[in-house]
Amino acid sequence: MSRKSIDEPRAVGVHFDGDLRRALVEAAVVALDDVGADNLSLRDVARRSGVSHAAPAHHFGDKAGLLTAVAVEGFHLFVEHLAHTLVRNARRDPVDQLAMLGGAYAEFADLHPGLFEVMFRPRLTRANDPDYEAASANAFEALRAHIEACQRAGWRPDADNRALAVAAWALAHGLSVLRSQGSLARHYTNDSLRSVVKIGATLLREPVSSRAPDG
Amino acid sequence: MSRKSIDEPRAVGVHFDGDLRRALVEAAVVALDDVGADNLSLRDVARRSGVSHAAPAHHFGDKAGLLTAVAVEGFHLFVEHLAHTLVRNARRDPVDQLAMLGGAYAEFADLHPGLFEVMFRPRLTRANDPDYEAASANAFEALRAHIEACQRAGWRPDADNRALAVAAWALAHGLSVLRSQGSLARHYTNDSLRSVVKIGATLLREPVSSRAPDG
DNA sequence: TGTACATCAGTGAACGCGCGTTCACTGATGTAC
DNA sequence: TGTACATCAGTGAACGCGCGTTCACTGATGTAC
Repeated sequence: MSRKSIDEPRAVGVHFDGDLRRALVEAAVVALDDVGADNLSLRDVARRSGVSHAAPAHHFGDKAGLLTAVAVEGFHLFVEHLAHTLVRNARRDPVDQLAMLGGAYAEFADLHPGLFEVMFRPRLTRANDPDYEAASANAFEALRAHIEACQRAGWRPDADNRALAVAAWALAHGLSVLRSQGSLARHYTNDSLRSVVKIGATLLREPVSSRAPDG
Repeated sequence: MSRKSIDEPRAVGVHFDGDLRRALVEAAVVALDDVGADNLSLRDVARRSGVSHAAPAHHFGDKAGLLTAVAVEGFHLFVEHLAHTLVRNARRDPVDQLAMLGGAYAEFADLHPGLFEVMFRPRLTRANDPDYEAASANAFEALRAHIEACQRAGWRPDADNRALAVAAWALAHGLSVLRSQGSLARHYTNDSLRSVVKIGATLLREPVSSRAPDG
């Protein structure tokens, strides 16, 4: 009996122990960072999860279904990552924190390049999926709210809140994408995270001189 | 004889009239914007050019070779597009022009979404190719030089020139990417080009209030 | 406690697909003599 | 003007590949009685 319980291979047809859906999503996250969004296949994910290649279809319908669940998970991890950054820097002033959020953004893209790609390429996913929409909106809202805090603290109080949020988002996103593709390093030797944060802060905070007369 | 010259189909084995290499690149540019970088195949490009599917290999070796040539062409078109923008706005002050360059950047991403993608995803190409490096460096240099002009005109004269260039680049790139993926529209209703330029200008130029005391 | 039945997660074989790449070839063109 | 030869762009058949999806199935589990 003991021998049997030790040697017994995973029996054919036996149900996956626990939550295969979750296991597949997690395997996909790992696979994405391994092989990149372009090379991810359902069959690879199934392989990594130790199930037959047809199993994912049961839970997600098709590839877009899996990627949608993956993107949702990605946004959760992402928001968590940003929140941790705020907690770690709770005593700083909001604009400093904003710069650090930018750094955390780029850091996340570093840690999870494939996942990051899936999150921000809605064509790979079912972009109308309510969970996806909620997760994505949740991330934006966190940023927007923080910008509001910055404005309350005196940073560009008269600018449109959402426009500022979009601008800050774009700045962080652009730095992250260019950095993770290696494009930044091509033209800017010091593309470390620290340096990138500093670059962002330049635009956020550097005092603006009076405009030169035109012509 | 006249009949013959009119009806004569492209004879088997006849050399392509003129420059097949160039024709293939141009077909690829069109195909990219049609089907996206992910779905581009050598066979499709060959089909569009009216040659056998093995023909591209002759000129580019492999897929990465074709995409590299495509990216180079993309950077040329890109720089041309930006230069036209400057010419059309020659009488404006440099910082206004900078904002318009940002708009032109996003506009290019709009016009050529697939091409844009290939240009900025060096993993698809042979990123060490000297032509690619030169074309990419040329684009960055144009931006950097314009930033220098802005600084000479009194805009953030004390900031590091390359850091400013990287920041402006990232801002424009982020806006363009998010917009072309449809992510921006998800959280910001008015994602027109004009609106995006304004958003960029917000960060570039909006006066900064004095910092609020911390806590 | 036992039986009959429904549910459903996962299997594994099979499908058709388009792809990138290889390769022996054809035939047009240019060059040397 | 004619002949022999080298070059080389493009052909078309063939290859092996991994893929997403479908589908009849198996067998474990839960439920009703």
